[in-house]
Amino acid sequence: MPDSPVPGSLRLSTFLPFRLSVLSNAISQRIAELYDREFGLSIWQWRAMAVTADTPGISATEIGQRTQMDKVAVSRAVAGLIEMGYLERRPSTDDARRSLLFLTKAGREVYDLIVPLALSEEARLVSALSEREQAELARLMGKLAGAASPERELW
Amino acid sequence: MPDSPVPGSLRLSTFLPFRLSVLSNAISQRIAELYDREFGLSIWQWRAMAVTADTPGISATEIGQRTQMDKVAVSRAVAGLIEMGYLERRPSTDDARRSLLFLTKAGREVYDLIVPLALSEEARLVSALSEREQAELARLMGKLAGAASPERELW
DNA sequence: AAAAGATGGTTTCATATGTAACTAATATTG
DNA sequence: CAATATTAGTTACATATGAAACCATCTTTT
Repeated sequence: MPDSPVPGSLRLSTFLPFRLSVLSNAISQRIAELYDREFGLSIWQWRAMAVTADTPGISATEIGQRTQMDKVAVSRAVAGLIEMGYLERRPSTDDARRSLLFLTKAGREVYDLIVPLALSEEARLVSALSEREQAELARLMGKLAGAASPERELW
Repeated sequence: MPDSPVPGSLRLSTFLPFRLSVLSNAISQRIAELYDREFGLSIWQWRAMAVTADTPGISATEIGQRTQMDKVAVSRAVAGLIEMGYLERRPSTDDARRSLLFLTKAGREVYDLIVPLALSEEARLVSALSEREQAELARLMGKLAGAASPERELW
């Protein structure tokens, strides 16, 4: 049990924000390879695609809320996806500022290819934990999220 | 227990990589305010400072290993800290490529101010969890880190 | 001990990202 | 129903970040 060599100091390797950040980055990195290398999608594009697949006709603002992306990031991700032919934008009939977003056929095909890859990589990761541990982790993360962002719901 | 409205899709809000990323960002954000707003330090600078406080005479490469920063980020963080007068660089006697890094008096003073703030914010966060839960979370994160990066040790 | 390779660290350049300003449309107020 | 404020989304600009090239030194090979 190694103590800090210098008194009054903070050991980064046991500091929760640091550990979380490193862990999260390591995992995101791995998953990102799946859709970046194979399909040229950024993490933001992947997230926008995922919520659009989940909720066809979603608006850009809603995408932002669901993914915790700011509106500029959403705008750029959506623009990229449209350019790649994966997303289609249709004007909203009841609000001309808004547009409704849908996956194109090509987009749906790509999405359908990515999902099993992403899920199996996730499964591979959490397979280091038992069922009980997985549930426990999810629960603890939820509590932590509540403490970290009492204002807005994180998910 | 709401299922996906669309079959064959992946619900982002229950996808571990996404949840971890959002949680980690929310927490880092909060902590970053402590040293950014008050002392003008970036997260990279804060991390470099922390490991230098922990291990005086550390080299830039070692900082990179301990903080998971790439060498460019380390170089920039260190340069910034030196410019602010918080870090001092001394040439290594046995290897002229390397330099040894130390906190200056001013750097130590800032560090000593930040540590209790950071620790108390961490404490505030994890106070949402019981002692047992905190230990469990740390343990689960460790297992996950092993699965995510078997190659290099994360901490 | 010269040549080739590896290592520590910085600089350059191209891209990503965030903030603020902006446009267009809708909602609210007097 | 005009004036004002708000909202949806994009654009512009300034800064952050990462990959690769680079320089200096050290290590290894022959």
